[in-house]
Amino acid sequence: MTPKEQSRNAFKPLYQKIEQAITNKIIAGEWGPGDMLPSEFQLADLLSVSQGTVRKALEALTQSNVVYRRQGVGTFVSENTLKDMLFHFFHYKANDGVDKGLPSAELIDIELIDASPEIASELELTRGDGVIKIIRIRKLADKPCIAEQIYLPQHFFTQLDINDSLPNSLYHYYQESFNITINKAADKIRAVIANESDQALIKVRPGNPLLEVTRRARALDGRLVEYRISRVDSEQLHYLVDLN
Amino acid sequence: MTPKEQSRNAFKPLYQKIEQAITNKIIAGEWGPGDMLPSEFQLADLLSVSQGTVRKALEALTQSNVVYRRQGVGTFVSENTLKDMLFHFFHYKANDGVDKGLPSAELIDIELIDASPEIASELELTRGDGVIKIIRIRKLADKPCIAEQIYLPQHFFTQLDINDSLPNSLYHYYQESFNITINKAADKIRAVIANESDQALIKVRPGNPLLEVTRRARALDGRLVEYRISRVDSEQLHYLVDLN
DNA sequence: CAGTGGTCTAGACCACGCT
DNA sequence: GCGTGGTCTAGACCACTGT
Repeated sequence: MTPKEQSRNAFKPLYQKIEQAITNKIIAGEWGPGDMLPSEFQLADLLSVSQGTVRKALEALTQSNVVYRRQGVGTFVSENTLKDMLFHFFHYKANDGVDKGLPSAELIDIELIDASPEIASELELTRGDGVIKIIRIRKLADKPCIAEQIYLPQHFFTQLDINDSLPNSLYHYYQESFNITINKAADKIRAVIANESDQALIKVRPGNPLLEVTRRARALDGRLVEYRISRVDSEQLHYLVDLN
Repeated sequence: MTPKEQSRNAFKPLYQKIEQAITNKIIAGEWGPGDMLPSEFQLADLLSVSQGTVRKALEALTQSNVVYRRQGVGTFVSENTLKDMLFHFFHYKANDGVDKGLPSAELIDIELIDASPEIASELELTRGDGVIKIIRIRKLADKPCIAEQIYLPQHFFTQLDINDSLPNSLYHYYQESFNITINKAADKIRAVIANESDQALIKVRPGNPLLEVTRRARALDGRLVEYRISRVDSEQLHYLVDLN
């Protein structure tokens, strides 16, 4: 590679470096979830660039949901609030069209296990690494509709007590208790047939069709933090995707 | 509503008006799919605003996939090309992880029908309006994997000849032959059990689980142009969603 | 090398929310 | 009224592409 090609490839706009610098400060905890960032001009002074460049970085961070901005108020580090989670990470809607919000969660089981080959692969761990396995169900108006298996690398959640109860919104809990902010995820959606386990958990008849949604979720810093399998009663809920 | 409140609510940034103005020119056909738009400075002169404002409008139009920009070359009206369609409107992936591209389509039936209550409702038509119904299947390496029912308001496709053959990518065809550019869509995903029709079309055993994806697609100008039901062999394909 | 989009800066002014 | 983000402008310069 010639020097010219190097400099071509090495070019990175200033606003992207600023974006990374701000992200790093958030990851480092300099500004926590919900905290207000310095104003555009203060950040510009702090980082020795113009206000316009800071603005472009903050627009990008708003886009990727790292911060949010309110005119007349300020720029804040995003939180995994319930409202935000519904919008970004919960795309199930009732088939009848009535919005019932986030179904309530009920813990069935939680235990520390050794990663099976499948789980290790999905979480990019080594077989046998410690993994926290959570089984719970979600109910809509007392009727079970989703069975969730959730796998967490034990490494990131060393403080988690197996005997504690869990809140309805885990992502908020990860953030509050473990300083892990879920920021990106990928869902794979398949159709499956309900088995005996599904029957026991969410009272669907074996043979009924279910959506199986497997999710790999990443934290702000890009670390793979959660693997989740949701089995969803298709007679109650569907998965909605907006494309453009 | 007081005058003050009126003026508050009436405020609309200049760049949004510019965005709309450019969109309107594209809808009107002043610039067609693939055409190069005037440069930022030319547009600024044309619309009597600064280059920076034009830039902001074009950035928004890039975001919503109305235009695309290539540094050093120009700004172009987006086309429903195969590559673009795969990226924006085809989110099925092979379960084995191997990317096989867009499965080839095979026409089974095409006819002009009167809208049933369900179809009329989904396409926001009146019961009995003329609707073109297309049935086709998609194959991956000669193996059927998706059965598609497609419903088009006859009104938008008056030139369509029932006896013509159809290309693999309908969206490109809508654009080329009917000046209809698909720009937005919403997919509803459910799990269903294969029936006799599915068995006949895509050779799955009755009782097997399928994904049923119903899509309502809109043109650039916001008109509802297509209602599509895809029944997908879940043993071959899954639906992938990226969240952030 | 000419022409295009992309970056960066500086400054003025507007809209908004809070107090 | 003050401080914040949002809009709009003007201008300089950089990076990329095609001829």
